[in-house]
Amino acid sequence: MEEPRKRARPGRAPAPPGGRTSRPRQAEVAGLAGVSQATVSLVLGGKKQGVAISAETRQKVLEAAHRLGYVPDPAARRLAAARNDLLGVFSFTATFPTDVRHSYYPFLVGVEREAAARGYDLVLFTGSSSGGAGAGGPEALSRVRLADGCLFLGRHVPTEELRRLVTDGFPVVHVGRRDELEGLAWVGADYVSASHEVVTRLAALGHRRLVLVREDDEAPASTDREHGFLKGLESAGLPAGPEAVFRTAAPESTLTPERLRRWLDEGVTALVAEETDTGGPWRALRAAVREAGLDCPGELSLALLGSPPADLAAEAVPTGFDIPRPQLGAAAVRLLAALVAGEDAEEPLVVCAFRPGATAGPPPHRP
Amino acid sequence: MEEPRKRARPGRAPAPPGGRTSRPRQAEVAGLAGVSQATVSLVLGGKKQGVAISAETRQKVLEAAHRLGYVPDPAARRLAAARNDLLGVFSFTATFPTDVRHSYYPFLVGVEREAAARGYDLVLFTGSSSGGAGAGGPEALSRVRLADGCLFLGRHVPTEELRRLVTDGFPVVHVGRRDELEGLAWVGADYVSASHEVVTRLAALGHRRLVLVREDDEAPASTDREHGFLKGLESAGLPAGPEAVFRTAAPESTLTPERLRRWLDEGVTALVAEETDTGGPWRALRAAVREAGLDCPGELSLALLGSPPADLAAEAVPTGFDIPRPQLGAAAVRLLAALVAGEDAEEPLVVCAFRPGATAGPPPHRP
DNA sequence: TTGTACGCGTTATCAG
DNA sequence: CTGATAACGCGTACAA
Repeated sequence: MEEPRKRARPGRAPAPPGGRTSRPRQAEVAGLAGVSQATVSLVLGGKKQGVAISAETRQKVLEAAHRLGYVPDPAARRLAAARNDLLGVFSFTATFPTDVRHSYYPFLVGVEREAAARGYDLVLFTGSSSGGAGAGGPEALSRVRLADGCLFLGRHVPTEELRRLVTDGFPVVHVGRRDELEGLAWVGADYVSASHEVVTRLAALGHRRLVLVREDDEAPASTDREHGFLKGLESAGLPAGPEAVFRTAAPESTLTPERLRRWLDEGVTALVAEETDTGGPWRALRAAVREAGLDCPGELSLALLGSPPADLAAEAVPTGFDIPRPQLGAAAVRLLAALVAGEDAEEPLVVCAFRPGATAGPPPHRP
Repeated sequence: MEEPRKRARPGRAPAPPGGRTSRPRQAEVAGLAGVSQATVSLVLGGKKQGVAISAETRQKVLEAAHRLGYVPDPAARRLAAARNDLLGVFSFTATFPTDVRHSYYPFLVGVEREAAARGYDLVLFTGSSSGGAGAGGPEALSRVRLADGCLFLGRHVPTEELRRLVTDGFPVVHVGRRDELEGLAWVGADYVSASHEVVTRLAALGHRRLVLVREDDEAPASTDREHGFLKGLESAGLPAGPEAVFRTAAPESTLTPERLRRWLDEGVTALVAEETDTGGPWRALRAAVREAGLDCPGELSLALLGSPPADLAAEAVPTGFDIPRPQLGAAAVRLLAALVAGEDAEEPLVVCAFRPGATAGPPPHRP
């Protein structure tokens, strides 16, 4: 007696309206190939070790799978304690922000390339929205467990939710240094070294008094830059007191042409801005220099610890460094892949290349 | 006698590396609350359907769930629900091209927003990927079956593979008109109407002889623009013969300043370029005008049927129309969601807004 | 070498 | 209103 191969689902939700044929399952492949479902699993699962399958059977299975367009169900794979070759990408803000100033795009370029190279597909968890799946509940982050592991972008990822994933042993990589959460893996740009080098270069040009302009928060990216900046000053034997750092919550209003002139009068010959999401400090700096009618780099050298905002791309290339965002993305994927495979973490810092630019030169001669 | 709550998994794969503690399951919540697992599912599932739960029981369950820190397993949930709330996005080229000229970004903005609003997550497939998951062969397209449905980007999606998906009843939406494949759902911009309107506006400015510069292929996006262009000429009572369309396979070599001058001599006062991936025609047009030393729009009006390439964004805004890419992405998701739900298709065309720009004005007086 | 039996954590039905 | 029970699709010891 043959069992009915395809009895109607007993008492379950009705088949999808529209008479759609459902995704083929291993059982159907098995039927078509004349083998058992387990055999199909063995063949398609690509398990190299131990079990051997006759070439003939394997061929039949592969053929049937192809004919049916079989593709494994990722949820079922996960559930069966296997892997589904899916890596998650979760950003608390939109992954594709409309505000292009602050875009993950270059980063995603690297993520996609590296993931593809390693045979992973990417799942974008739309966590930002207020819609159905992404509703703000504590379960919002939990959806990522569908994937083998997940990348987190942005500084606003809720710590508690993240901690839960980490303590559960779910492979997680945060993009950007994040030390407050014990055991959280992260990758980041080496802002310290890069900022250090910028100062070194400026010093080599002859600058003796530099000021760093930064926003007034405690983001790791900011403190790292300041740290590197100060270390750079020390290495060059330059004054690294508190007056070398200008903190402001509102660069555009406090960074006036007058402020600029005062610095010049005090002997400052180079100003260094940190990069932020909005490009605030750099924007303000450029504006102030313009208003003050100063020649850059003739009368004053400028440097930017990062890349300029997209809308300022047409201006003179700032001296500073480039964050290799694609490489950063690739590094994040490599680390995540390592975690998924149960391997150990690798170097989390990627180095930033110095960018000579055109906004810094020798300091002016001052009598 | 109590059953051992947590017997070691019988003969299964060793626990994930890192000795991770397994999360509580509904069964454990049930145990703590003194109810059955099914009851837990009912309470936590929030299904209002028919069944009512005593306030007391509900409370107990919620409390237990909270105490244990229960979070549902998305894999199990999606497996049981026979859907995974995943929409695929497949692009034959990289989804995040390094060549920014031709970028899906604005489109993805809309896709992400709409998908999030509807509770879908996104799976990114890369046709070009060479890794284990995405071997470049003809199987590449088959991977998308992992999702509930899939969006296809780019004109190079292989027809045969697509047909296979369509005939299998797998929900597919192609972005860009695509009529040669019976039954394939698509969304696209209404190039015909938009191009028509551009011509109408130029005619209203006083132009009487226009020429369309387009590439020499048969992409629907190109033929639609030509169609609208010609219809626009007819509506305005202007000559719409074959001399009104200039086809070129390599615009930069054939669109010479001399060609331009000849058109002017023939009485042409406005040139219209189609938008392409590379921006070729528009690029060539601008270059030729510059080389010819012509004043635009003083001596010659230009229009672009679409948006300028990113690297030309700094130049004068071209008269023409904007393709509302985010809306297009949103429309694609809406359509796909409808197909997944077994509903009927909606209007596939999104309208493009006219962009006045600065490259068109009244024609010069010619004696 | 291949088939059988079971479990992963949920959801949904049906009998108490 | 609640508790068994049967899938969902797949991976994997273990028996055949």
